[in-house]
Amino acid sequence: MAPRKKQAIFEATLDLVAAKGYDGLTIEGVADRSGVNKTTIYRWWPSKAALLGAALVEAELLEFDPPDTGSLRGDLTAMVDAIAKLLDDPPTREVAVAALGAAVRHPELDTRRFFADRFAREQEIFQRAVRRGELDPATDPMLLVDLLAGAVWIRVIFRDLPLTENFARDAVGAVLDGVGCSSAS
Amino acid sequence: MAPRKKQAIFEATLDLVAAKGYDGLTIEGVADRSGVNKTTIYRWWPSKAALLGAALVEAELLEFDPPDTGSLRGDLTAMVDAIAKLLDDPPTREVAVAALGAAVRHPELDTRRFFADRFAREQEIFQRAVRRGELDPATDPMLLVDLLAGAVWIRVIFRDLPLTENFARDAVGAVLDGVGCSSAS
Amino acid sequence: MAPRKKQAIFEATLDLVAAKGYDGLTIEGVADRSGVNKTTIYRWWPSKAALLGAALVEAELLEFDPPDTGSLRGDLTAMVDAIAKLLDDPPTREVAVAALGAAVRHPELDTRRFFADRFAREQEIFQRAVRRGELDPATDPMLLVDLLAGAVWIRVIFRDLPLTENFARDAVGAVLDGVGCSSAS
Amino acid sequence: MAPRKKQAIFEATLDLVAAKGYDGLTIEGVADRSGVNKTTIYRWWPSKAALLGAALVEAELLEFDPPDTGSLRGDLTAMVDAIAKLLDDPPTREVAVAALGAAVRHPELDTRRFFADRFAREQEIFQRAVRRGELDPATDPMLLVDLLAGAVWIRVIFRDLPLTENFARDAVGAVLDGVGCSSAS
DNA sequence: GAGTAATCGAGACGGTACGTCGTGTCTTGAT
DNA sequence: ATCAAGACACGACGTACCGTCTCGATTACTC
Repeated sequence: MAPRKKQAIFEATLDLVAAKGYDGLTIEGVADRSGVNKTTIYRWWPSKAALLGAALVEAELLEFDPPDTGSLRGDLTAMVDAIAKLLDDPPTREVAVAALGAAVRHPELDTRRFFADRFAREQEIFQRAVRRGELDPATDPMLLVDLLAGAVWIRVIFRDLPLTENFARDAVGAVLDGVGCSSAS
Repeated sequence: MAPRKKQAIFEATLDLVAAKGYDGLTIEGVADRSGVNKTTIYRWWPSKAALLGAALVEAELLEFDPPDTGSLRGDLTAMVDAIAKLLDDPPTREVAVAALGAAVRHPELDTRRFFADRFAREQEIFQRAVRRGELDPATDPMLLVDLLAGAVWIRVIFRDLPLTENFARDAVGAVLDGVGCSSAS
Repeated sequence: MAPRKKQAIFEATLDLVAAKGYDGLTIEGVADRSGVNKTTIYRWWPSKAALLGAALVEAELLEFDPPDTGSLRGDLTAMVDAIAKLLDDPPTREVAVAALGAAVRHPELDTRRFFADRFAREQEIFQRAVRRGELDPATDPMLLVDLLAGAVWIRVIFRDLPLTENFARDAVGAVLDGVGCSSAS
Repeated sequence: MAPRKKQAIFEATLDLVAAKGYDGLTIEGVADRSGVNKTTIYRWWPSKAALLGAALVEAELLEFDPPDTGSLRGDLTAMVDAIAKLLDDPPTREVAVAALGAAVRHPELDTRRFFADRFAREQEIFQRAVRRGELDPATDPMLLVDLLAGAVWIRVIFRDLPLTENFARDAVGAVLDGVGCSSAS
């Protein structure tokens, strides 16, 4: 179910993708760097995308510990900061972007896995908030997460703009309090 | 400043990217399909990403007319729906995803251009809202756009989930009114 | 001294070589077809050529019964016809050609074995002819065999030409009677 | 109709086939040795066999000048000696054997070409002999050639035996004078 | 009938070469 | 000035077999 040098292969995969991006990631390169033969990699993963997917799932690189600051606002802010950090630091940024590229372009790759996994763990934040009475149980937590995470992706990756110091605070403020639109229905 | 068959080249580029994704888009394929020699393409665009970028800028495919419904809420909802439609329809979805892939992986490509262009036109919505007194002039409009647009991307592309019927309404509601957090600062 | 499924292996070997030629013969293919593991074959024969060699030696396919027609001329004609038949019929032709290819290209394979074996049995023909007084005992029988067998190979395999009806008769006539050269020494 | 470094490619091909036999001849090896890229070779020849075939046709290696000694017997003896020399000398032997292997195993390769070409030039010998009155015009010259050439191949290559000193004389004697069979029809 | 070889199947592995595709460069000659 | 045509070096692709290796599982002979 796994090649003998799985760890070396995954490390090489992530190193290369971090260094050269998704296009610069080649099976041959991974084989070279991990001291394994090309055919061994093909024996276990059918494509570059699948290999990267497997490496990401096993990697602690994209791991995520849901913050627990005592308040929903604090937790969400911490979450936004964590995503921002992930997408700002060169090594993880490249990996995250590559993951996106791979996921988006290869339907055979279960792109949902990354996000579903992560979202499952984020649920805690909202469960605690509901328990504390901070959040209406009817609220859809995924909407909040998507609004916030999406904003970071758009700003940092799509727009390639740096985040302002209080981006996290403002964004969380917007989704929790609204921006104050006079025509509230 | 432009090859003689520019239109044919751009059409071929977008057709191919829609049909086979970013990876399936090749310079040779474009040359074939547009009846142009490979060298001609290289003479004008340095890379696949640059070609795609140019094609996208000229294309009406991703064009965008800022909605004017009379209210900020209505305009934003329409905007979210427009983005959702773009990312849901097979032809434009593929192109958008490819554009993302290209932008994200090629720093030489001015990814900001797409989004800056678009955002410039979205500004109208907020200017009108401010004029109507619906929106605090101090509000950062880009934050609103990023929250909403990001949520659609995350949900549709990253998570590969269909949008619910009232996604646009709920999302706009959240950013305008907040979700009702008891610990509002 | 021999694997348990030797017969199945040899059959598979000859089937494959007949069907796909020497290059199309692979150890893995033989293993598959004979229901044996690849390692088992390697345990017993060091190479494709050795395996084919062993299969040929054991096979009745290339077997040969020296004809006995009562006259040297008749025997030789029958021998030529037998060789011609071997090299003309699709199944044995392929095998013979493959054997040649293998033998010729693998010194470790005792190519002499096939021909020495065969020649030993052909000796009978000449011994009988000498006993009958048809043939000068000083004549080198191997020369006769080589002239005749070689002519068939050249014509059928090298030149890829069909044999004429009376090729055997003419060839035997030539070596027994000469072609009538006025300058006989 | 021909790559720019055709000569280098052919040289490398023949060198390699002489050094390592037909199986040791690889397209990649030829590419390396001739300073050409692998794809260039594939552009011009569809297979190893085709490449070798082309190299042989252009090579002077297997070239042949029909001898003219003044008598048919002398010419034929010289021809046999020439073939023997070709098949005995290590460099040409390997090439000849490889050519045989290639020709024999690849129907797409026009094996007849080598032999037909050669035979066309051998015709001279017989035309002269007929003019001199040495040879019955009704005699089939191809039969003589095949008998003699075949005998050399069988003895030297198939049997892997060295030729005796007077092999050529004896063989020519046999086909011209017959071996003296008492039952001559 | 148990014990001990010999034999085998399964399958991972490093490796070589395959034949193909696309890249981006170059030159030549036509328009 | 722009282009088509096309040869080319190059890098990587994904595949097929090679021959080797370990590990248990079967045989099948021997005592």
